[in-house]
Amino acid sequence: MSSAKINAAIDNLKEAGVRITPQRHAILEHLIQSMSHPTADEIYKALEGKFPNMSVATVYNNLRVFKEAGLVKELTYGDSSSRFDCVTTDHYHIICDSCGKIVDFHYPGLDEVESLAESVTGFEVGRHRMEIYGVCPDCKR
Amino acid sequence: MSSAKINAAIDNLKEAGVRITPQRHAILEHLIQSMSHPTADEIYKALEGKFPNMSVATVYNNLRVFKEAGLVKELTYGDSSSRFDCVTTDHYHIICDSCGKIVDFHYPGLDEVESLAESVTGFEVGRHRMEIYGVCPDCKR
DNA sequence: TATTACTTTATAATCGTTATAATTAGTCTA
DNA sequence: TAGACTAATTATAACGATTATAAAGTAATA
Ligand SMILES: [Mn+2]
Ligand SMILES: [Mn+2]
Ligand SMILES: [Zn+2]
Ligand SMILES: [Zn+2]
Repeated sequence: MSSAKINAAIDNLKEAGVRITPQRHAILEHLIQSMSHPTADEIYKALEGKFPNMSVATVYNNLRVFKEAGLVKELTYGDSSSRFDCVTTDHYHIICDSCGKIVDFHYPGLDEVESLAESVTGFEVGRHRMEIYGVCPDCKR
Repeated sequence: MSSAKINAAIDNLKEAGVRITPQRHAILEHLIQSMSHPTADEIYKALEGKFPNMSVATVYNNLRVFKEAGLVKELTYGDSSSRFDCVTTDHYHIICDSCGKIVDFHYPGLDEVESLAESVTGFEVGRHRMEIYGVCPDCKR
């Protein structure tokens, strides 16, 4: 049940001293219930029925607050706008070149790549990023 | 010798029916000789001594032309501007979180990840993207 | 209640990039 | 070589995503 996850997220914020405003609650709820990776603008549009006066800056501001609290991760892409993921456990994404759909995808450890890179380059490795691109089943038709 | 690479690139463009203008030659030369991954603006600034009237649009236009000819690859990042790589053979990058330095890094095939993703998600996989982030030797001090 | 800090809103600004239209420069043909 | 055609460059405006600013509203605190 996603309401449990919402409550957990809210408790998390409260402990960090973040006020739970109606806007914050709604943004968080939308993120968790949508089960997707929405953009700030998608969240903004999804909530404009309930909050006709909400500013898009509020969406951005609060996504930043949630990020700092470790509740969401930002997925950045070169061309278009960032997407936000409320699943913060490690996973990768596979993205459809045709329709843009993003699907979660679990794969254990690319630790090997990290350690090889470390020994070859002398960097102290902190993290990595990986995505796979292709055509989703729907778009293959 | 990088002049050989420049000549090869120019021949490549000529065969594709692309005119070699002084600006194009200079952008290409800078890309190849810099041995780095410059942004469009860095190229623009590097050439403003030689071409005081060159428009930044010319840099972008020609980087697109080179991309379409397969001579350069664009590296996109969420926050900041694209970088351009004239090494088009497969390789990954490791990026310093502290100074932004980008270092090439070779690693054979993440084919396994691709095929697993394919079988798990039903996507038809085309390509993937991976980068490693950390702190470079210079910044470790 | 008065004070204070935080939050939201509306709006302007910023940045990287692309579109537009006018000008310039190559290329081709007579 | 002149004239015609085409492509490339330039200057500038427009764009979209995001951030900054300042004013107004709201909640916590004393
Ligand atoms: Mn995800
Ligand atoms: Mn490279
Ligand atoms: Zn699709
Ligand atoms: Zn560094």
